Amino acid sequence: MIPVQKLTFKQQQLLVREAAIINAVHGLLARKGYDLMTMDEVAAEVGIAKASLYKHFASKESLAAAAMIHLIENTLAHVRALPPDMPAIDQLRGILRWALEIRLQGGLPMLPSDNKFLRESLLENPQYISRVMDLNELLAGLIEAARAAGELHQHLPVEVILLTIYARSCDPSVDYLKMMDVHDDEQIVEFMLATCFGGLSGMPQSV
Amino acid sequence: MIPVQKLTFKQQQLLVREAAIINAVHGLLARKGYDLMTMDEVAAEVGIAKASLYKHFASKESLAAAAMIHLIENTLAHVRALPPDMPAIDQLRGILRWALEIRLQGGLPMLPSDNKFLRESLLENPQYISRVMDLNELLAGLIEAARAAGELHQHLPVEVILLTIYARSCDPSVDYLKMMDVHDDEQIVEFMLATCFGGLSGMPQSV
DNA sequence: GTCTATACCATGATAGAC
DNA sequence: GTCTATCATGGTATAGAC
Repeated sequence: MIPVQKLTFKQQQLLVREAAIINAVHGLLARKGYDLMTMDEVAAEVGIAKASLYKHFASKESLAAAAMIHLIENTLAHVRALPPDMPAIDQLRGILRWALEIRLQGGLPMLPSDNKFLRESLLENPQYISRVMDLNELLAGLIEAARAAGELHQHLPVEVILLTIYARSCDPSVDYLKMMDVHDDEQIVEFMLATCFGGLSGMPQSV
Repeated sequence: MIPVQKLTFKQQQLLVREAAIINAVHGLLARKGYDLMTMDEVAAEVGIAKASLYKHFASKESLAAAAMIHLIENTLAHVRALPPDMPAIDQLRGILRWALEIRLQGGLPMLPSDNKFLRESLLENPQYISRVMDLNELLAGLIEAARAAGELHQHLPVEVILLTIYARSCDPSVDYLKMMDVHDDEQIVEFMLATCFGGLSGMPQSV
């Protein structure tokens, strides 16, 4: 970590601008997806020339990667900030609720479900992978705790439960339900939580 | 319907070729997705020139639409062929199992989760929509029957259950589980069925 | 490091001969 | 209706001046 006072004004300006770029990318990625997002649009939204973009990020791919890394870091911070004395199952439900609420407000899902190229390039990005592994570890710990407490299915492997929670954060049902416009956002979140944890078959969960 | 004997040899040949085209598109769509599938590839896989492709289908969009319509018709046929005396919940589980097995063997999911453009263009295609509505009606009937039999959550709206089943057929968890390569296809299907109907929280279903 | 202008390429679509 | 050859568009990336 570089001490703050050692940052020149120019360096700070650079960081601010890069933050603005990532912010714009985050919004465009959520609205249009990776393929339909063009570098022209990014430049226009930030208010700089396209060539300047390439001074900050080497490619469209690395730009998207930076945005996804930022997203994972946000998620990590949120998970770490949860009260440790809260029951693990409630923490897990809370994390999914939080992710779904962000997505319904126009944010990105945790799992990159968008584009195969992007997915593969991210899987080769060590920065991204290391953060995803951190998050995986945290969540796996919660899953094991909740399962030990009898709150999760005893015979499902941890990785299946973990993947299921990730997958719910990018579930297309949310888009279609929103499109149908008969339930409000809060109800949609409750439906997703109910179907994810309770399942379709019953188990009288709160809904 | 045109009587078979009225079809000239040329007309039959045309139908065979179009079937071959749709077949190739089906495979490419499943392997690469809509965006990454190019018309050059389609032509190459069928073994005809690209320009010939455009004699059969006006655009890439209409080509994909034809493949998706074909897929829905397959699904409709499968659902209609189910024994009517089977309990509704078993029919629903069987449909999802069937869809997942096809997908694991390299087929397409029922729900077009691939591309926003494609999704929107399909929603404006009356042929596609009418078949989807037929399928929706069939499945909604099964869902209502299963719910009346106490086999499905009483407080979830039919459309939520319907969307959830569709969404499971294109769940990215399947890809990631397959990628991890620690469970075989059959196990993956069972996990998906367990998490879909039983949920993560327990409800001692078969797994 | 920012800009304008442009190279370069992939790809959807078409012309025109046979 | 099939082919070869070509066009047109749009989008990533870069050159070069300031």
